[in-house]
Order: sequence, then C-alpha cells, then structure tokens
Amino acid sequence: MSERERESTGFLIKQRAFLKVYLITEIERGPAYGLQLLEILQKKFDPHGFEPNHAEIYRSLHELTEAGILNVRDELAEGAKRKKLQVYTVKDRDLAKAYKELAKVDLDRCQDLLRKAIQDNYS
Amino acid sequence: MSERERESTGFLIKQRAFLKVYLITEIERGPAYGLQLLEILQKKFDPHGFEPNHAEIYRSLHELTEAGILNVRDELAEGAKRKKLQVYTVKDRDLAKAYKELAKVDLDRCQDLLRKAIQDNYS
DNA sequence: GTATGAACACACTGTTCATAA
DNA sequence: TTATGAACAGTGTGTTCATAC
Repeated sequence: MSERERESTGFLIKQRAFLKVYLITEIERGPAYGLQLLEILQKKFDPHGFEPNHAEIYRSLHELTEAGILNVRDELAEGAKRKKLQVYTVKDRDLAKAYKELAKVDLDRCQDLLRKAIQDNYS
Repeated sequence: MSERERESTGFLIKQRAFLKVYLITEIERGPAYGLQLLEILQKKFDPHGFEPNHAEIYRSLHELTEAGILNVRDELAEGAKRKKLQVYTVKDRDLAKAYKELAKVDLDRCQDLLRKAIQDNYS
C-alpha cells in the first residue's frame, strides 16, 4: 500500500508535507522562487526552533510541480539581479485546495495525539 | 553538537522520545514488560492512527535503562506462563521526572508549531 | 556573492530473522 | 505460540558538492 493511499501517515506528519502546505499558501499570495520562500519560512519558524533547509524546500517545490499543483517559469534579469530564477505559481487551485485539505486531516490528527500525550503524561 | 545538548530537535518530536514518555508513565504505575507495554500503547493510540511496533518499544526500553532511568529484572515462571520476562521498573524517579519535563518542552513546542500551521494556512 | 539542483551521508524507524521457553 | 533482541532494509532529511550567474 502506497503512502498516498493510506489515510494516516503513521506517527506525526512529515516535514515535507508540512512545508508543502506552507509553500502552497505562500505562492497563492503571489509568485515566488525557492530561496525567497526559504527565507520567508525560516523567519516564520525561527521563534519555534525549526529551521528548514534549502534542499527540503526545493524537493517540496519539485514534487508539487510534478503533482500538477504548481507551475514553474524561468524569469530572467529581474531588477538589479541578472539571474534566471525559477518562479513558481499555482497551476491548479482545486488541486492545491485538495492537497491542503488532506494535509489538514493529518495536522488535526497530530494535534490530537500531542494533546493526548500531554494529558496522559502530565496530569 | 549532539542531539542531547540541543534544546530543539528540529522539526517535530521523534517517535522514540514520544514513546519513552509514555513508557515511563506506564512503568511508574507498576512493573511491566515489553510486549505488555506494546499492547497497552497500541490500544491507546489505535483511535489516532498510530501503531508503534515492538522493535521501537524494545529500543526505547533499552535506552531508558542505559540512561539509568529504568531497571530490568528477569522474572521467571509467573502464573501460568513459564517464560523469563524482562520486567521493567523505575530506577530513578528524579531522572524519570527530568526526562519527562525535558520532553514536555518539546511537546509544547510541537503543539505551538501545529497550532500555528493550522492558523497560518486554514483561516 | 545568490540561486538551483543533485549527490551523498546519516538518522530514524519498519520488517524480517534468530533464539529461547 | 509468546517474548526478546538483533539484523537488515527503506525512507526522510541534513550536508555537501557542482553548476550557473
């Protein structure tokens, strides 16, 4: 049975899935590229002792693109920077929403599990 | 820098640490052996889509013993069963408490992270 | 230096195998 | 069969390397 078919992923949600949710949300706000997204997320999670790395962000973006949720385009010579950036946009809003809703189920399950653990062991 | 020295473990708490907290709590209630604890925990987590396996339980017990938190003794011919069980008890209540308190910090951090994710992406 | 991506290496965990009673 | 433990294998993620600008 594949990971995708299972309803539960086992213990807690995987970092990859967690990041994908955030990436979709960010890119829904507007086009963005890899390192830019990395910085945004690092700042977001900095107070929570979590610092994602660039490889994990790129892998997530690649998979979301592979899944038909995101689009990539080459963007050249933007402003003072003469790089070719890989700029991501949402390709399919419905797929994006579906992915997030599926992840929500797992996020809720994780919350329950943690709440239970705190209740069971610290009361 | 070793895992033990870091205050944060990165993303979410590891299954091993999570299980150790439960194992300590269970054994604080009374002596128990491996498979017995496995069954107890499997029943506990069954409604939450998480099913720990025996190897992970044994590894956790071994590490807690190694850490001086638990004690093991051989128990022979108990009741109708003629096995030699590895029965665990709490060796050092203070160490046990300290371990749990440390884990609590991480559990709280995980709760925050999940709460934040749900708020950031589903509002 | 920034940006992307692949390659490599390792930690964690699940599955299987071995042994004993 | 139940119980324990080790060995093995796979998956996910962090670090490093390669390439381009």
